[in-house]
Amino acid sequence: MREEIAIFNECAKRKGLKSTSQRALILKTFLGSTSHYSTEELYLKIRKNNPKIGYATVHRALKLFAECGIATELDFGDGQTRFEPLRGDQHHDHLVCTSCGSIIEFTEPKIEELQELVAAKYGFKINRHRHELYGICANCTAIASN
Amino acid sequence: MREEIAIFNECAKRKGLKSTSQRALILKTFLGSTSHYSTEELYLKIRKNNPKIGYATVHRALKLFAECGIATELDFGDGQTRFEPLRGDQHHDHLVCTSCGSIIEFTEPKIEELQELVAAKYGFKINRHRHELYGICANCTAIASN
DNA sequence: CTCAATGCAAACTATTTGCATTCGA
DNA sequence: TCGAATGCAAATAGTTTGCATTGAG
Repeated sequence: MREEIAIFNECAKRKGLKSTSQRALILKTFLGSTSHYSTEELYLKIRKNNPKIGYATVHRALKLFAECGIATELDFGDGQTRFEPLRGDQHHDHLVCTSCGSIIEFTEPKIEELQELVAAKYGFKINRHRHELYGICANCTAIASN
Repeated sequence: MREEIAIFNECAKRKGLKSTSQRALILKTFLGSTSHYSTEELYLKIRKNNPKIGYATVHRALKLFAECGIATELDFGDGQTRFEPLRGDQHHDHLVCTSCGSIIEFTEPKIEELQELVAAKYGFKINRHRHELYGICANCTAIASN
């Protein structure tokens, strides 16, 4: 988290932005969680302790975080854009439980390699990818079988 | 295409739907193309020969096709839901050129297998997945290097 | 004749933007 | 002081829905 803040500050400085208490709070709340927040969700969470903050401010901050490379935009097809902190570590993809909404992150280097092979076959240069597996998580399966 | 029409007719019958010239035209146009249409695009295409057709009719038909299992909804993150004919053959994923918008379909059974392994590791049951590789297609790369 | 389908306009939802005001540097 | 940031409200854009009318069975 410390590192992400540093990266963001550097980026903000480069862009000539000013630091504000609102954005600091949004950044702290965003980084201090493992969640995959939609703007709405993060807005509501922050609002609890800070009722004066505006939705647009949260939205603009999240967009800015993505621009500065400390957040990734996600779209799990539920009509909400989500954001997750992009930590220094390796890329990961997601298992999305369509029953309870929980998210499991996974990495599979072999899949990444195969992707590259597929792309190479078509002379295609990959910039980014989306890979999401939708289904029912272990927890929900257990509950259903009770 | 013949087979998809049969599947759809069977589904429509089951649902107690009536057949109309509009829906027949939408179905024919939709199946008779390899494109990945958004509602808007298909609407505009059909409109050229049939100016009376309404956007909502096209939209409802596409949703219905998806329900009946002859179309898949796609979302390439450009804000438009797209639909592609789901032919009897095997599942495929997509390479999406962010420069020209072209779509290349690919299949890679090994990736599918690895997905299953990943899911199994978490006791997760996959119902469907999304896998899209975004980047620059060979054609655009060639143009850019001129 | 009955009820699904259509076409239009209006409603929705999430996102983005305009602008007057506030506030950091 | 200057200009970025904020908060509100309004604008957008894509999708969905309500409803009067049309038309298939």
